[in-house]
Amino acid sequence: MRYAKEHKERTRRRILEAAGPAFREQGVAGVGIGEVMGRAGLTHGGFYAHFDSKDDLVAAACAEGLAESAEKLLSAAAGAPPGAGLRAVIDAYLSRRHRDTPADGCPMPALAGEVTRQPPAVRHAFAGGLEGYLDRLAPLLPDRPGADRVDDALVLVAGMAGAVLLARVVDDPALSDRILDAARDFYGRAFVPGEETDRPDGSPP
Amino acid sequence: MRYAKEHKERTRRRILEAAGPAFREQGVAGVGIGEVMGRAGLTHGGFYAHFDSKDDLVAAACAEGLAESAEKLLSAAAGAPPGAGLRAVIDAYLSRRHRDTPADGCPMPALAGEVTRQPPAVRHAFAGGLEGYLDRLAPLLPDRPGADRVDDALVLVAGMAGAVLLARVVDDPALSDRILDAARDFYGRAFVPGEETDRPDGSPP
DNA sequence: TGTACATCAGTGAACGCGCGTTCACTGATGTAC
DNA sequence: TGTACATCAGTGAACGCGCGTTCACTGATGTAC
Repeated sequence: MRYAKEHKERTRRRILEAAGPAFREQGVAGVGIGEVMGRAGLTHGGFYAHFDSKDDLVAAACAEGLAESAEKLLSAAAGAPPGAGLRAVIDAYLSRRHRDTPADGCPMPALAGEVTRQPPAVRHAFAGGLEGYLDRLAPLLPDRPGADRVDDALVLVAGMAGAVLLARVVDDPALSDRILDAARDFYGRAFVPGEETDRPDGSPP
Repeated sequence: MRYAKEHKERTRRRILEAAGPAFREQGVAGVGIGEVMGRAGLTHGGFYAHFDSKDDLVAAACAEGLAESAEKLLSAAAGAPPGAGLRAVIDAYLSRRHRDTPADGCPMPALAGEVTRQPPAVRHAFAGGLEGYLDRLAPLLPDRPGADRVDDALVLVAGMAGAVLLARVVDDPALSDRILDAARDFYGRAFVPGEETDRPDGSPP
């Protein structure tokens, strides 16, 4: 063997880690093989030694991006004071920073629309990543009487993804902020224990 | 004047009405000028007599599509029994039919992600359409103590758009249905008067 | 009423461009002796 | 330790294709006489 056995594997990872942020920022259609390879410090021709096709890369980048995004949320929850984990997750997801830096963010608001029209293998990878995402997030949700925790996680994730999606498309900064603020408030009241009551001024009970 | 004055205007409308469903179904990047003109019964060369550019068409199709989608929801509300307007809106938006026929549906789950990366004029048209959408929907929402009706409308619209977005991308039909069902249930309890209580079996109070 | 005409909505060939993919090659690498 | 070699990760020219846009044209139309 001419090269260390991990050499090729590391290059593949480098390509994958260049592709994820690029796709999330500029869309799948907006990023060519040449750009991805350039970001990875390579030239376009070598791409097919690591991936079968662009679709293959897109599928891998979706799975990777969703896993990474879920992991980030979990560590935000882990870094919060006891009992404040879910609040930290909601605040992080619905932050201006997340809205303004899609490259570092969740693939759902950035890519789900486009992935709907991708080949089945890409959709399947995305859907698998989404299931993993939910599995990791659901344990953070409280037991609500008459509600299912996974259903709650579905609603929360879909609601937050929709809010970031709309906050990004709106070109009026005030309205964009308002979308995030309203959603942060609303989902806190809906899911975070201790925030259920109607105290608009935030005073303690 | 060689042609009746409304002739050209009607052709423009025909192009616009061919473009909207095509974009929502296949994405902006997935639909060329040739396809739009073909759907309108014309050839591609004539396009630039009616629109300055593809972007110009995309902007017009977004505004038109959002206005049309809001109108559909309002007439669903108007056709419902008294007091059931909001329930009808939620049921229509989160229906399997809406998920399965993006061409006839709301531009938000179908196009918002892509529009985020379009030129400012396109984003502006989309954002304007979104504001009109909210203005029309907000009056259907009840007064909730300590809540703002427009904030509620923002949260509801973003949440429903996110649910349809994820329901479309997921390739497991059971999970896709579950996303819609959970959201329909949740937003009903959150916003529809009379559904606030915790009666999972649906029995009357 | 009938005909010649000016208009302009719509046609279709052509353009330059960037894309995904292929392939003959090159040159850095670890190995064998 | 030093050198010749076999390997294969990475290079870059080339391909076919579809896109948005342009432009010289054509032919259906309502008007003028």
